[in-house]
Amino acid sequence: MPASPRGGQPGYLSGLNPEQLEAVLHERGNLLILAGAGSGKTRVITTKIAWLIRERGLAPESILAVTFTNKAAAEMRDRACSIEPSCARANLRTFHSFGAWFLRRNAAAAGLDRDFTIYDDDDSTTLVRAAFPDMSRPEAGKLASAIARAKDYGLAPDSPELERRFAERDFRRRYADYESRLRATGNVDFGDLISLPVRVLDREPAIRERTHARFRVILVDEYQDSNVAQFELLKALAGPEAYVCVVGDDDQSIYRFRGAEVKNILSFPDVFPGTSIVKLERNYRSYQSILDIASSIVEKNEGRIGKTLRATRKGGEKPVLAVLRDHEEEVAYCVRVVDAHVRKGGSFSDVAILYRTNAQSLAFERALPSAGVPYRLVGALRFYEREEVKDALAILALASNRRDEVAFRRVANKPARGIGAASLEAVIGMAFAEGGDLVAAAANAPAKSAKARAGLSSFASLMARLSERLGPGDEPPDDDVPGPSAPPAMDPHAEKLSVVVEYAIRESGLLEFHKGQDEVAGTQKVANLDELVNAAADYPATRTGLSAFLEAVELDRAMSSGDSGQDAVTLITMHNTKGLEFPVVVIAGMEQGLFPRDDDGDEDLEEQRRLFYVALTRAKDELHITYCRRRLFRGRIMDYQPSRFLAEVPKEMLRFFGGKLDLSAAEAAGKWKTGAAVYHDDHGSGYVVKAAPAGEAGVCVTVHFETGRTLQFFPKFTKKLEIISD
DNA sequence: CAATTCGGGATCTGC
DNA sequence: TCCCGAATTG
Repeated sequence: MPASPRGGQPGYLSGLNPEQLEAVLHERGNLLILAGAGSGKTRVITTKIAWLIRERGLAPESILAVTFTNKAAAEMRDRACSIEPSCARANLRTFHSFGAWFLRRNAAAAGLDRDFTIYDDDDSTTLVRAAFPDMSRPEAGKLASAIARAKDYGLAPDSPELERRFAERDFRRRYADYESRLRATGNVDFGDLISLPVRVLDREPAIRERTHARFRVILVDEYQDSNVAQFELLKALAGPEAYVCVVGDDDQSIYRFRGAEVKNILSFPDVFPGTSIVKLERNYRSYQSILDIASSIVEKNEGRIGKTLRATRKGGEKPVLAVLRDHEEEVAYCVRVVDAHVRKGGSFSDVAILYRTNAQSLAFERALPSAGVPYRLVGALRFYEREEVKDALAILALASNRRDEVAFRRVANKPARGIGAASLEAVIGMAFAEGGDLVAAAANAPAKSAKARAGLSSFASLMARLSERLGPGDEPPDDDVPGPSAPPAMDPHAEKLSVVVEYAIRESGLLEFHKGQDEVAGTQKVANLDELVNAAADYPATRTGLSAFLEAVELDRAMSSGDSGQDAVTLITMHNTKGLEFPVVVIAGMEQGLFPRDDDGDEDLEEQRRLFYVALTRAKDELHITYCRRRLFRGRIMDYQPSRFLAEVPKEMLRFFGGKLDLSAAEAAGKWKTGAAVYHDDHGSGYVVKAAPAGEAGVCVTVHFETGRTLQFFPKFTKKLEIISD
């Protein structure tokens, strides 16, 4: 066992506060760490991993640590390795990357080919449309996301509970049809990366025991974002001897809309017996004046455990609420904040402008350059989602797996090869009848026209040449070296995959096609294709290399965009700021109807509050909140009332810029809580269904009465409606 | 089968 | 206002 300084603790433990130390040193039973924003949770997890290896002699391979984002996984890996280099051998991944690793390792048991590729939401929608040709694109998208949600809840097509949550007509049958179509491609969707491992672990005792024997310690970060399926995977992975430690903050759960269950964190101690709980409430990031505002917001939520953040940094000024005429003044105000900061010796990259919707970035993008403020836009249009990138990837995916119907549909006739809808369906139908090989079907299909025949055979020949360049399937990688989701070790003399990718893009005609698009529309498609080629340079030109490359691209979507590292202001949505911090933060667009939206229900409203809480707690030193009286919305100038969230902040916590704010309307909206019992002189008893600020009219309250009628009222103008109880 | 016009809808979005 | 998808037309 590694030595620690005599009579004391190892140096890397010094500097931890008592709660953090308790969390690191805890080792009996299981552990739930409730970690507030900025409380040093990543430090606790990484230190704990290093401590387990160094002081407890645990093999790095027996540790599994999962996060939700690649960024978080990379950071955890870096920080853990800087304390203890052998952490590189621990399994530190995202949930989905772990699922992919597990399924490739146990492909046969899962009924998959080991070269499977992963379908994203868009691909799932394509598959739905293939299964149900009569559906419109939006309908197919809705069904695809309902299916994804069902998988998030761990519900299979034969699950008895399916109807309880998914009331759509015929949902069970459609879900089942989608599943069989998906299985025929040999590929998986994102949900499968979680649910298939659960199934394998349940059904295969040998795999279950091997897995339990391997992972002695399982850690989960951002646990409040886990969904039911991930909870099931955690239970399936944890053997009787395993130590499970989860870290989360119920106040920062902002992904309910895609299946995240705060219940997972609340019921953790019941499911994992002997659980200790440690709360981290010391905040190392922000001044108390910022935390006070954040607390005043999140306190309004009912479904929470309850924590109080205390700042360790003393000082700091009161945050500013800027009341502005319109979105143009908002930009000008932000420029002033940036200038003032830079004049004090700060840099542009210290400042972040946060907003609710991506559309809001436009005003800033237009105005900041002329004001001499460089900016960096985060996460708007992602690299992998671009048309040209998806086209190129589809060719590669088909080369990797010739049963990939989605990829085939995408690129068989792109650029146009004279293969129309009829020919396409004929080829796919034939492939289905003969084991699924679409390339073989394309080569042999009895095409209707000579043109289609020629197109199909040239496409088939392209795929054949690509296959040849990739060579035969080589030996499976040694998966007992878990490593990061890194490229397989590469012989420096081996051909690089980038050569094959370049070949595919050129020979398929996609390069010419998109070059033409660039000239017509002034886009950057060819440059993006070049970037994709570069990204493939780290992989060998083999089937395994290709499959690893496709997985990395699919699972690490933050990939590239190029422009990092320069000194620029960050423009970012509130969702995207999770885990980040900035010395100076501006939260823009605090208008009712924009944030929160008027039609949000109660639970959505609580989630929006948590989102506001996340945004507020990104600020280290300086916080500005802006409200515009008027704003351009879909090309129209509209009047807006202040967000009801502003009324939830005690006024004395804020400095006002541009005049005091009349918050009476927003306050009134807060008073008429959804569900509150009311009495109306003419209509009798009822309850509030909805309360929304309504401009000059104050607040508009929708009431459902015992008589069965639902009516709207403006309390500002009627005295007949009164609140009986909340 | 490809090009053009027309109309509806428009949040956030991990992997 | 603007963008994407579907329908219509050549």
